[in-house]
Amino acid sequence: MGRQPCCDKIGLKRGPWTIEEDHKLMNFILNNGIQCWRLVPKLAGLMRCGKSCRLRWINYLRPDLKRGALTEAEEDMIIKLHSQLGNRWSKIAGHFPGRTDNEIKNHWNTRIKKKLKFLGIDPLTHKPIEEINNDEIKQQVSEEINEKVMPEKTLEYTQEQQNSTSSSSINESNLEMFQNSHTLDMYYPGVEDPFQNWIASPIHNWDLFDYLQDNFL
DNA sequence: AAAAGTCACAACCGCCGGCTA
DNA sequence: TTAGCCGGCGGTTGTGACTTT
Repeated sequence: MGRQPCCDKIGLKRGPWTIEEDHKLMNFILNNGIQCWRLVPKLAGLMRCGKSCRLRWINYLRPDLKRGALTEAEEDMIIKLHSQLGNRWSKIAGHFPGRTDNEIKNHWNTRIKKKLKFLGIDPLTHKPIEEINNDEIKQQVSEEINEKVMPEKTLEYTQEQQNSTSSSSINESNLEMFQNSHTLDMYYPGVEDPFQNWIASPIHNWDLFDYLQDNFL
């Protein structure tokens, strides 16, 4: 017969992790390391399944995680790697020490896909959308991006679009517009430094690790 | 001021290949 | 040999924060 199941799922806690659970998991792993995820929750005193503990550690608690928004250079690298590897997020994440596959996947789905569509590039094939020859969809995408991602540019772009006669000039103007406005402020308007805000939040305070070492280790 | 809509991301689900009892 | 677990992966969903109406 095979091994024992990793968890029976009965009576196990689900949903967002509490600070107390994070403390327990961190404390256990930093003291004992990881031998078997199935045993981690039991030994750490957590009502979670091993899989959930593994995910929490890898995506959130690992001390070597790189925090903060992905840079433009990182985004460009992700796009390049995605064109070669497709949706192999773990392979892509392997090129970014301290970044997780989940983080890169989320960033792709929420930001980069929109960025590529805005530039007239199909995020699946990495080919120009005009090659797909569907101007109607392209029009919808441009409108959607202007409204949702760059609302301050909507009027300006609409006027440009009306003046434009060639479909390729839409992409060129998009590219220029994007290059001129692609700053952190575009995504986090009014926030001086979202990374610093994130660090300063009580849940994400990395003084926690010093605290843990001082008080638990 | 409150309801509705939107967004970002943490967490879960289910599948797969490799491993093991 | 093989049934079934483990760890890893990618897709999807849930939820809290924020924005718009």
